Amino acid sequence: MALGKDYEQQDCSLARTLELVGERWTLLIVRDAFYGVRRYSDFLGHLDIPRAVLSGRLQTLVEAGVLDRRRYQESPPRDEYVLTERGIDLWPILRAMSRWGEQHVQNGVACRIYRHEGCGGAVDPHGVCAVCGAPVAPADTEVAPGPGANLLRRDDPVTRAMRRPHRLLEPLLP
Amino acid sequence: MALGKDYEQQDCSLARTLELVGERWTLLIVRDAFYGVRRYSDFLGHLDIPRAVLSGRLQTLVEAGVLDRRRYQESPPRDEYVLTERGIDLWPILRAMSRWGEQHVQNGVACRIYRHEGCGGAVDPHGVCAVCGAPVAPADTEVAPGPGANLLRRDDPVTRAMRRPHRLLEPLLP
DNA sequence: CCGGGTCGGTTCATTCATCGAACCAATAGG
DNA sequence: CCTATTGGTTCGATGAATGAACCGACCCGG
Repeated sequence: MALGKDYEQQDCSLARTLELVGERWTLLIVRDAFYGVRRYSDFLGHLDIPRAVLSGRLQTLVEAGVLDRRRYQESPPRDEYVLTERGIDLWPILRAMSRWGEQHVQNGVACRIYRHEGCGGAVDPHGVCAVCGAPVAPADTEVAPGPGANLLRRDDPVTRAMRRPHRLLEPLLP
Repeated sequence: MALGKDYEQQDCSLARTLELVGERWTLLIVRDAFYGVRRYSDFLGHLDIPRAVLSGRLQTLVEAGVLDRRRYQESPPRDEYVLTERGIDLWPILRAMSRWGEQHVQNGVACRIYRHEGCGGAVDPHGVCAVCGAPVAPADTEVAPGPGANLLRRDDPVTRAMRRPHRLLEPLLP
């Protein structure tokens, strides 16, 4: 995008957040991380993002403490990018944005629905379970395709895996 | 930013929202509109944004139905930009982002606080009043500088007006 | 040990967006 | 007539995004 710059020191907190996650692609990368995407090649294949941009964004997010980069096998050495607690706290932002798009761009048709794992209740936009009334953490949330899902639009491993219900933050691919 | 492009047709609603409000500066413009900024020159003076970018963004937001451009005097002809209902629905996104920055960049120190006009209770991140428990619409919310406010950083009409408590959406300047 | 393939990058030339200063038109006020 | 204000547009310079090519480390099969 877009920022990373000073962004005028005004509305402290909003501007500070935008400097970190306001750049083009960044929030889509974070969203994929919630879906359980962890590897460079999977982000790449799912987002159609230039490699240089992906590398840069991942590095920025790691430096900001939103993602943790960790080695998951030694030979050949392979790292994966996993959301930290700080990254998981971005969930309300993603939910608020999805909801707005759903209401105002897609005429109220959801392309993904979120359920409270176990209890099975729908999770409302504030993250509260409609059945048991408890706030639902991302880790206890199940995503599934909704009525507006366009299942044919893309065909990559991540898209295919997302056709089945899946718990947030769990690794999506082997 | 950043977008405006196709943005891969994947996560329908999030990507659609980002295409509209994900570009650099856009969300800061919308935030200012919530604060009651309505005129071109006030946005300009407060944000330190290039004029061409401001013109472009305002036009995009009007076309998207987020802002309404309306004539408020005939001679000389002057227009103001006011949030529509669709624009007001962006408030949860701004609140979620401010909150994240407050918690994770500013160590929990708020630079602005929000109160339920009338009842006076603090408004929590979900938009619920801590005193009366009711959901608080932006129009019933009062903004005031918080403990982390840096009142000296800038000096323009908007910044000066924001030093006093003010109701959201009400015109900030004469 | 050689050849081919995969993964996770970097490099680089082109294109596009942002920046900031200058310019401009309409109008008001003196 | 002269000057100031508002709300823009235009334009050259800079910086970021794009996409294709390249690369090094390592695995596997033969």
